[in-house]
Amino acid sequence: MARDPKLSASRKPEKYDAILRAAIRVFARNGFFNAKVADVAKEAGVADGTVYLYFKNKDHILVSIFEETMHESISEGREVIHSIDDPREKLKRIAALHLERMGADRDLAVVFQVELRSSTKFMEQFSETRVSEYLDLIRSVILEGQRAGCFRPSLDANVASKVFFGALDEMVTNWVLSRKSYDLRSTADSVIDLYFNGVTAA
Amino acid sequence: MARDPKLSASRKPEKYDAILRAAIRVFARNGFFNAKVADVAKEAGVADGTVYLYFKNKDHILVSIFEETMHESISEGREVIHSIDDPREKLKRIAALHLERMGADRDLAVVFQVELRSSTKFMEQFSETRVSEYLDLIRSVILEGQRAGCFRPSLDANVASKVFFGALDEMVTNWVLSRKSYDLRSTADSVIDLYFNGVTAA
Amino acid sequence: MARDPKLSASRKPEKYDAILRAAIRVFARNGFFNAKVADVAKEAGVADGTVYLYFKNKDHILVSIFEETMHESISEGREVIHSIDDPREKLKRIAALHLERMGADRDLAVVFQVELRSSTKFMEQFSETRVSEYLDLIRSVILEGQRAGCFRPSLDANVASKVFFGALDEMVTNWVLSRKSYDLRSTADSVIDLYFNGVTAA
Amino acid sequence: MARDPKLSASRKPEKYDAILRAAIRVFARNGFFNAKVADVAKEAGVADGTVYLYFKNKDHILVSIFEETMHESISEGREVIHSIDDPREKLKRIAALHLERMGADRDLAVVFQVELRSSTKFMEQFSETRVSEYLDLIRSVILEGQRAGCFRPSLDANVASKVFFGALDEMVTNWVLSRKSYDLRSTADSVIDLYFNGVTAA
DNA sequence: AATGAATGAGGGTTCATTCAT
DNA sequence: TATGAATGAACCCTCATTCAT
Repeated sequence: MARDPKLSASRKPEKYDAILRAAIRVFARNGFFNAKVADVAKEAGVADGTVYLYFKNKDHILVSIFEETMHESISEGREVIHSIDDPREKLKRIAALHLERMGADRDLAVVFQVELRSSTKFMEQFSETRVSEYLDLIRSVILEGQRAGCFRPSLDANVASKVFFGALDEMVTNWVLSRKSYDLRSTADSVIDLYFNGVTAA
Repeated sequence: MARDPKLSASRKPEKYDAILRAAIRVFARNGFFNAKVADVAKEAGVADGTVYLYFKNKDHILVSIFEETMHESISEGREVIHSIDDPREKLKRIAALHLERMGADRDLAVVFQVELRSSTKFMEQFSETRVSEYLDLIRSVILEGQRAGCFRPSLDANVASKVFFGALDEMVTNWVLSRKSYDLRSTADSVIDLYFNGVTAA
Repeated sequence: MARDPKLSASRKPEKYDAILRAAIRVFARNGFFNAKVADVAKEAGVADGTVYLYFKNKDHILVSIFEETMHESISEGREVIHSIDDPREKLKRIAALHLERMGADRDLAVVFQVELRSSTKFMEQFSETRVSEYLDLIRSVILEGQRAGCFRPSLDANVASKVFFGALDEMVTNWVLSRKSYDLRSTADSVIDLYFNGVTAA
Repeated sequence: MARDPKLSASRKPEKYDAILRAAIRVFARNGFFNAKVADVAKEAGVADGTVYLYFKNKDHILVSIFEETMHESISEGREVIHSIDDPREKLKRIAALHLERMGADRDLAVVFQVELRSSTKFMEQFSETRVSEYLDLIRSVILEGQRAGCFRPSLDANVASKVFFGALDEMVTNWVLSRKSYDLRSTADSVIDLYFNGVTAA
């Protein structure tokens, strides 16, 4: 039914999106705990009460931002895995997508790198599900690369996936918090080079 | 022996430490924003008002946890740099210390990995100062290694230091949020191996 | 009839008045500093938070009581000046109105004579504006009387207006603090006689 | 024993006076309710706890300021009454003393005109005792003047004493709250002229 | 007498959430 | 669906007072 599932975050009504986008801006600006639901409503151009027609409560807005974005990220990641053969290219593409996505929307990046880490309550909830999925996706590529002989078989794939994710994550966090303005995407090559070849000189 | 308790030991009065340690436990348990100052006071065994004799306000407790710990970390890091020659060994030691410190106190780790990221307000403040110092310390080792010929000179030392920190940081975050209980320190070798040699097979 | 309650009657919403009247009672009973906003809310039959929909803070409630009442007093005073010719009759009427207004609402009188004097912060603010207006009004009548030849031209009109106001003010304060119950209005004639003719025997 | 009882508010220990004088300054500066006992202690150069060795509580400091000053005022008033014959001169002298006393110590004047009016609780307590004594003293002079034939017998002596006090009181209050700096004492003549002869032209 | 660290009750204010319209 | 006035629970912080030294 939905014409194009990739574009239909809009199986959701128009105001759902408006509130979600407003929340990203407001949370990025004030921080989740300091942001008021009323601020989000005003930014979205709806009444306070309307927010509760689309979201169970304030927490749920944050969760939804996470879910929607991770849903896209993981979908894109899966596409990469299926459309590319070389495991090294897969990792390159995942890194590029990751940094592009965040680099394209600083507010979203702020919410992801800062606000979503706001409490163990959120974090545990997230790690359990979407983040694990994302890490699993990366690990599967590494394992595949090990089987294919292009990644060292001695590596702990579990650690390797976390290091990969941690490297990307730190790049984004630093970019978000940096006062300097630079292009996040263009750091992908350095990260990949380092990840592939290590720091050790030949 | 110590006439003035304020100057003894950690130079801070006994209750200052008690409140700080209590806060680490409480913030780890409930999250910073959900924790009540009254909870911290009760956990420390002092009256609510006493907290304000040692800390300007609730925020300042969190900041102090960060400052005190980073102060130690950076001091230790500096010692490492001066007491060891080989840049590779320096990084190994820094990684080990980092993971040991956090691995030894899960509550502290929770506060560092989760609560301290609670808002851009905190984060920006922190990145500007202590975190930058820590990253600078790592970068100086990498630059030293490049000059010494043991690290690839083509690497962007800036990116390399972030990737190193990001890898460690992600290891800690994962450990903190994991339901499984494992030894954080013992993951150091894998991280270092990966960081040094990359994922690429020979 | 009135479609918009905000524009009807006193132009202020119904609850604004309810809270203001409740505050007069509560402040008179407990004193401004000892009164709790919660007491005012309960007396007004609204929730605590509702008070803050109509008043910026506790101080502002007190200020509003003052402003609303002085607004009326000065308006009435101006009417008197325009509707009466004889300066002596004007002063008589002003005195009568002053004592009637306060004599008709002991709680309001208590707030005016006692609570509003609570701090230089309030007082300075008030003197600067409304009280000065009121004193100016009185002085203008005295000056007019001097020009008309019915008041002694040698008098300092400035002092004379303060003495007039001081006399009325003291009558009200004494009435408010007195344990005896008597009619405040009926003291107006004595005050006026004294003010007009002095104490000196012919 | 006390060498000179007039000067020995110092039958009281030295620190009693120091705290009282400090309190006058602090209450004048911050207002009674906003002033902290700790501020008073610091201004007096004693420890917080020491205040409670000399005063039962914070309220009692304010009461003591009032009592000490009124004690002097009434004593002086009594002396005037006994040392002067002419009732008109007596009133003149009382007015002069009143305005001189307050005009000589603006902080004291602030406390008297503003802070002491802070609550019905205080006011009722005061009116019952010292203020009534002071008003009685004035009334006795007026009655005496009426008997002596120099004041109009038709006047209500009760009202006349309040008007006299109110006139003086308002002069002081206005002086205290005025931004302009002028000599309070020198207004006494105008007030007395007005009080004696009224505003009515001959 | 003097200290000042410690206490803990108390209250102004905020804001997520509800519900009558 | 949409509104936004009303709610009231929750909490940080202050500061008068105490008491061990």
